[in-house]
Amino acid sequence: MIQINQSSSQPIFEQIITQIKQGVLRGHLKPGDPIPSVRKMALQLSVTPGTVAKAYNELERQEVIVTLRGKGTYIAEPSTNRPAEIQVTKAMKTLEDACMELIYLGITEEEMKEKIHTIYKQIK
Amino acid sequence: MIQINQSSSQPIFEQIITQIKQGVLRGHLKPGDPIPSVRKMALQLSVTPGTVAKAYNELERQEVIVTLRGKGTYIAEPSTNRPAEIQVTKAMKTLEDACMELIYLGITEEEMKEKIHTIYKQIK
Amino acid sequence: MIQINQSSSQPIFEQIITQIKQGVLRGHLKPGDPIPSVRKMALQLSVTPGTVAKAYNELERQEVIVTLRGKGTYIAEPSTNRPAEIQVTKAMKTLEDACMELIYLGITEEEMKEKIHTIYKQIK
Amino acid sequence: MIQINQSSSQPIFEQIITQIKQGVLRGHLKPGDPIPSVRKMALQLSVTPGTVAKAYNELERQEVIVTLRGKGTYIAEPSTNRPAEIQVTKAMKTLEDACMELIYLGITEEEMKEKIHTIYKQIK
DNA sequence: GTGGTCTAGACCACC
DNA sequence: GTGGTCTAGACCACG
Repeated sequence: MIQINQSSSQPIFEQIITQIKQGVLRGHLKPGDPIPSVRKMALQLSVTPGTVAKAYNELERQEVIVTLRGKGTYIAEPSTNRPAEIQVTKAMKTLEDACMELIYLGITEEEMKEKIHTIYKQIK
Repeated sequence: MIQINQSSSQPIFEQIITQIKQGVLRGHLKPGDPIPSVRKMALQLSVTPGTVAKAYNELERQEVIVTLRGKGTYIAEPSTNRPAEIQVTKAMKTLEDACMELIYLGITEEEMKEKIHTIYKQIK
Repeated sequence: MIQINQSSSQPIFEQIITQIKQGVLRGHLKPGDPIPSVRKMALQLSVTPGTVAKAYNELERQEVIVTLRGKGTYIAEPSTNRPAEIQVTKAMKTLEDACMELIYLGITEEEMKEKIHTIYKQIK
Repeated sequence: MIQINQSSSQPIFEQIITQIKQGVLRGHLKPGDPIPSVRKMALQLSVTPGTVAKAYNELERQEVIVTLRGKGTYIAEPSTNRPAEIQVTKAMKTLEDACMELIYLGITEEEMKEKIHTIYKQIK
C-alpha cells in the first residue's frame, strides 16, 4: 500500500506521512479505518520501527490519526480546527519554489494548471 | 539582493541557488550580468566561501551561470538543451506533494490556480 | 583497492570517481555491491571525509552509485537513461586531444587501435 | 585561426598550445611559418599577453616553435629527438581515461576505432 | 552507524 | 584578482 523509496532524498518517515495523508485525500483511507501497528508497518516496509513511530507521532500531532491505547491506531475524523497559518505558508512556499523550478524548465502556465486540475481530480 | 534565512531547514547553498534562478526568471538578472565573486558574496551573506562555491558549482552544472577563467561569474545565455527528463519529473513530484498538502489544509482548486497565475505574472 | 596519487595534477576527488567507474567497468564492482562509507574510505585513502563525500556526490549524480538513507552506499543498477549528449561530446573532445598529442609524439594509427583494443579487452 | 573558449575548464594557455600543435599536425602551419607576436596574438584572442607568453614558452620547451630574438616566432622543424617517455605515458593515461569514460557512456569498440580513423585522416 | 551541511583557513593555478 | 581543491573539525538529521 505504501511505497518506500529507499534512495529518495525525502526521509523515509516523511514518505510515510505524505502517503498516509494522500491515502486519506484519495479516499483509500477513511475516518475510523485501522492502520497497522508500528511493528507490522515496519515489517511491511522493511524499515526500523523507530522510523514508523516517528511518522505516526507526527501524524498524530497533525490529527490525521488517533491512537486508542491498547486498541490500535485509526484514521481520525477530519479536524474542525482551522489549520495552522504557518503550515499553509510553508506549503505555499514549497509550491512556489516548485513552480519556479518548473517554469525554469520550460513548463507553461497552461500545462501547470492542467497538472493542478489532474491532481484535484484524483482526490475523493 | 539575496536573503539568507539561517534558521530555515533549506540548506544555505540551496537558498542561494533558488534565489539566483528566481532572479533570472523575474528579470532582475539578465544573461551576461556579472554576479559577485565567491568571496564577495560570502562576505555579503556572512557565510563561508565554500558554501557560496558549492551553490555556484551547482548553478554552473545547470547552465544557469558561466564562470570565465580568472574573470568572474556571469549569468549564462538561456540553454538550448532540453532539460533532463528526471529534473522535470522531480519538480513535478515536489509540486504534487505541495498541492496535496495544501488540499489537506483546505485550499480549493480555484485558490490554487489563482496562486499559480500570480506566480506566472511575477516573472518577466 | 583505490590508489590515490597525491602528487597527480588530477584532483583527488576525480581520481576516486574515475577509479570507481573503472572498477565497475572491469567488473570488480557489481550492481548492489556496497562501497565503503565516506569515513572509512577517507581513512583508507588518508584524505578528509569531505573529499570522499564530494566524489560520492558526483558519482550519485551520475547514477553510478546510490546511497540508501542511513544504510550506506552501493553500486547502482546500470542506468537506463541515455547519457547526456554533452557528456559524450566532452569525452570525445578529450579523446581527440589525447590522440592528437599521441600522434604528435609519433604513435601510429595501428598502435593506437591496438591500445583501444587492449582497453576494451580489460573490461568485463 | 585559434578559437578560445573562455568558459572551458581547460586553461586558456593550454588551449593555445593544443591548437597550435593541431595546426601543425593538420598542415595549416608548416615549419618556418611565422606565428603572431605575443602581443598580436593576445589582441586577436582578447586575452592578456601573459597567457599567450605562457603558451609560447611551453611550446618552445616542447620544440614546437622557435623564437629568433628580434625577428619573431616561427614553427620549428620537426624534432628528431625521441619524445620523452613520460609525455607518451601521460598522454596514454589521458587516452585511457577518456576511453573508459566513453565506454561507460555506451560507445562501442567499433565506434571508437572509427573515431580514431577519422582523427588520423584529418592530419596531413 | 550513515551522509549532509557548514565553518575556518590554507594553498594553488589561472588570468 | 578569480575560482578550485583540500584539510580539520563541528553539528545535525536520519535510521
